[in-house]
Amino acid sequence: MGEPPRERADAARNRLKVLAAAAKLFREKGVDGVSMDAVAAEAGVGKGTLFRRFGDKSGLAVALLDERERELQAGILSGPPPLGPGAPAAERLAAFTDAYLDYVLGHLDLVRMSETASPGARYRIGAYRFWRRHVAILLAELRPGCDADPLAHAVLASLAAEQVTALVAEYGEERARKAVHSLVPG
Amino acid sequence: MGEPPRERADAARNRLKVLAAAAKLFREKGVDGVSMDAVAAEAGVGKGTLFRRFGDKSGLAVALLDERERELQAGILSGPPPLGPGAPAAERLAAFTDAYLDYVLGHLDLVRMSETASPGARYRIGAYRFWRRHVAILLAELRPGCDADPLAHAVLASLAAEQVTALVAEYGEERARKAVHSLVPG
DNA sequence: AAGATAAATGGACTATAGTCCGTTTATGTG
DNA sequence: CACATAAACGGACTATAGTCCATTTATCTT
Repeated sequence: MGEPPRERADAARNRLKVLAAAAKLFREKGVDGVSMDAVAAEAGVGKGTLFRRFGDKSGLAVALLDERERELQAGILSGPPPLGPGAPAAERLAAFTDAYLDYVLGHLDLVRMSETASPGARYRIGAYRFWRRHVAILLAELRPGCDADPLAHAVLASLAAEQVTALVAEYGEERARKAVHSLVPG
Repeated sequence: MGEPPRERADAARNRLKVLAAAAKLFREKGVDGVSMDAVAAEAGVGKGTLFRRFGDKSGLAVALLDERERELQAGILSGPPPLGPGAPAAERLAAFTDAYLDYVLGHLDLVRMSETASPGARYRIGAYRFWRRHVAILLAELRPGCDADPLAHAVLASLAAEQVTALVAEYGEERARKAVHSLVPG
């Protein structure tokens, strides 16, 4: 196994330029009102560079969400209960549901962009594996003998950004949260 | 309230031409390998006509699914139990889940196209209201006092084509079906 | 420091969804 | 049947995601 090849200086510089430009434009015009061309132009970078760096639109969204995502993951792995380890499975699952809804609702457009830019994008994101694993472990504890992995998948369906957007738009955040909680086993 | 203005003969003719052309192309090249331009060309019709008639790509998919959708709706409204009226709510819900999965899995690409062509398309389709209403009524019976409408919304999330596609691809149809069943209350 | 190498660059190019509007045509009326 | 009207038509046009590759540049080696 060779060394991990270091990232070239210009590449790193351009990544930062793009992230800054995207954050600025999204703040100013809203996530849905900004094209990839506009991001490239604002960053002073060619389109090819933008796509080489982030793969596609959802990749850019994922990069921008990275920090928030890490916070949530850290809270799950080593934060205080009930989100972190130490609480009973049912409580941890409820806490995760709440925390995840906070995350999604706090960046609705970005998360939606990260999940829907290309078909199946949601399930390919690295973090999705993490959420699903976490939920599966709790479900296995909560319902011994159940087929936890696909069940976790199904549970997470109700937390997809597109789904949450529609739910909140139609019933408001209060009822939406309660509905998701009453669906999640526990 | 005036008469419903009759559809012009050329319009009706073109609708049929487009539906036939789309069905043919989808059969030959797969739903994902056919552009709207190709459909218009095969139908011998202008692009404007195609979009005027069906609104967008998901509208075309909905039109093609119409018959199957009606069958399922008819089975729910007046077919034999447990899908139709007469069985206990829990059984009807399970039967609906199965029947809906049959429908989705039987036309996976088309249903996905109908749901994902534009953001939120799924929830705007007329039939979606029907499914949600049906599930909500059963849930209200099954869990008196619950907030049935948003809960039905959340339940249906696990039946979205995109979701089902990923679930089946990763775990196979057998486990996917069981997972959805064990999530749905009852 | 000069040269070799592989990585990064950027913008022209392609593919495709969806819009617009001047022209054509079906249909009801006198 | 001629005519008026409103509906339907179609294809050029726009917007945008994503690809390709000839050129440039950072980094490593000697």
